[in-house]
Amino acid sequence: MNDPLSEPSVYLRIQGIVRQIPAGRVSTYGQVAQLAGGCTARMVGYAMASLPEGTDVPWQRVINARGRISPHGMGYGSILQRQLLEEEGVRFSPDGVIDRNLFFWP
DNA sequence: CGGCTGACTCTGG
DNA sequence: TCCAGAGCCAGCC
Repeated sequence: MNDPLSEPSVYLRIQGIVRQIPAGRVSTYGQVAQLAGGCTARMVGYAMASLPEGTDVPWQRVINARGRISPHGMGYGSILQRQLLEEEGVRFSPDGVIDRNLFFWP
C-alpha cells in the first residue's frame, strides 16, 4: 500500500511525508527526501516553496541538514518558521540550531 | 518542447 | 567557521 510511485506526483508525496512529522519534532530536507524515495533534498525544498499559505502541511518542521532554518520568503518566512516551532516546544540554540538528539525525527 | 526558478547538500579552500 | 562552485530535478510559462 505504501507504493510511493502510486502517488500522483513527487511534490504530493513529499507533502505526505511532512504531514507524518509529529508536533514538537523536526526533520531535514534530506531525511524527508529519503522517506519519500526517488527524490532529493532539493525537491523537498522546492515542494515546500510551492505550498500555499493555508496548507495543512507542517512545512515549518522541515529544516536543513545543519539543524537550522534556511532563509526564505524574503527572510521573513524563516522567522515565522522559527516562531511556529517554538510554539510547538522546539528549543533553539543561541545560534539558532536545533538539537538533533532531542527534536529531530524520526 | 525549451528555458527559468528554487526553503538543499557536499566538497574544497 | 565561512564562502563559492557543482550536482540535481520537478513545476510552471
